[in-house]
Amino acid sequence: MTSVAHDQKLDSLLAVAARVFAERGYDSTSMRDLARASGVSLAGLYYYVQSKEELLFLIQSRNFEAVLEGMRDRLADATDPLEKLIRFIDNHLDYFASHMAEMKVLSHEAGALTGDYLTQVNTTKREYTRALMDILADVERTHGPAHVNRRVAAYSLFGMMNWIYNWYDPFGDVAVQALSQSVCRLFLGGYIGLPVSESALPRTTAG
Amino acid sequence: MTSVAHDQKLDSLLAVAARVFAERGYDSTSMRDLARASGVSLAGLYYYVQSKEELLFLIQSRNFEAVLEGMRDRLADATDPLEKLIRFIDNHLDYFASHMAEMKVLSHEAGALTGDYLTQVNTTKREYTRALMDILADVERTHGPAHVNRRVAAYSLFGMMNWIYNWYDPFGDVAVQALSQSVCRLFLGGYIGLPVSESALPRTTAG
DNA sequence: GTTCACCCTGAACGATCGTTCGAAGACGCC
DNA sequence: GGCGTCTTCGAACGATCGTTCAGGGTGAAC
Repeated sequence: MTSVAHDQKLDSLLAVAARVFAERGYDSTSMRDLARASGVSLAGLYYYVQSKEELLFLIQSRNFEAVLEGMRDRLADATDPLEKLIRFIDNHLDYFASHMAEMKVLSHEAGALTGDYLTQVNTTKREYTRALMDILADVERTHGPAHVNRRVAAYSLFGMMNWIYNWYDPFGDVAVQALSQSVCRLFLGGYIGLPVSESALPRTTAG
Repeated sequence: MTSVAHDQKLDSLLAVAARVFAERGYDSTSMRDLARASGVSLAGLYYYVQSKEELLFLIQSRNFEAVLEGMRDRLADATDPLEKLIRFIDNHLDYFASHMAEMKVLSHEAGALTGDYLTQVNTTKREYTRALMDILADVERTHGPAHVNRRVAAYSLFGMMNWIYNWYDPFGDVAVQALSQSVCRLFLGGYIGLPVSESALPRTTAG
């Protein structure tokens, strides 16, 4: 049925597709481009995938689920709402920086999916957004009233974090930890007027 | 040569194109789609425009120039660096909210241009980014050291502001002024730890 | 040695793409 | 009426798109 070799080949196809989609954009990437980039014949792609849109869907859903799962793991043993928020941001940027191509495709080609594909990804998106909103509500309970509307704050934070595919270079002179610290400081300082101390900021998370 | 009627027709074509590009995306919008949406024949479009890419270029460059010009106007009589920054944000969001389709095309289809078109828009983009960086440098001089790296802060602010095409509804329950105030509070609170007082925040700018 | 499921391919399908071309209305000016 | 310029159009061009299909290897199972 689903052999290991088959799954591995599909994974590598998804990796190639994510890279090309990120470079050229989903719509202007042809299946022939992907065939060339992956070394598989044009028809051979359709042995592993039903359609071009399924390729996009698999990239988006798998990586989004990974972000969601990573968040749940990191939040599992967090008690302080503020720490939860910091870990939420840290998880998001960590995954983003180590999967730039995939996350660019997830952020930038959100509107390219249709039908059930779109519905399913949107469900995950709603769940993820809800998780952040709940954390923000907790933060407000324990650290006084927020300075801005919660929904505006949530989407502003997503904007800060998801925009990085437009400028951030994970191999440049700003390390991921520094980026994460900066975003935490920026957001927390404005949201609840809290100067974030060094100790509270996220650090390198091994593994 | 360039009659008024001609220019007006081109303007309306650009408005239609911006709307459709924002809805369906540049790449998956066909010239036939634009012909249908504008009531002009397919061949008729090419009387006003040399190519599909020129349509995208005109939308991006004209609106970007408008944002740039609006910023220069609003900054002309500002002395305090903090006030400059607030006006910069206010101008950006004001224009964004009143030209959502055009600005979505500008933000989202930035990578769709090529050659000289791309070079020209990128020149404007660099100028605009430089303006913000200069303001931030001024703010740091007059309001103490920043809490985060200036370049990271600048792009985070652009992220907050440009991401709004993904969620913001200008006709919803969050007015543009409220949005602008929120972004100012969020950014300034985190950037220099300054709680922004009501009086310092932007208000409705008539005209 | 035959069978069979799995993996992959060249060639083609119909559809749609951006763009062009020659010509025909519209309209003021002589 | 005739002329020239500005607008607009139907029809077609070659290219490229996503997808399909019939078939050829391959290697383990019997």
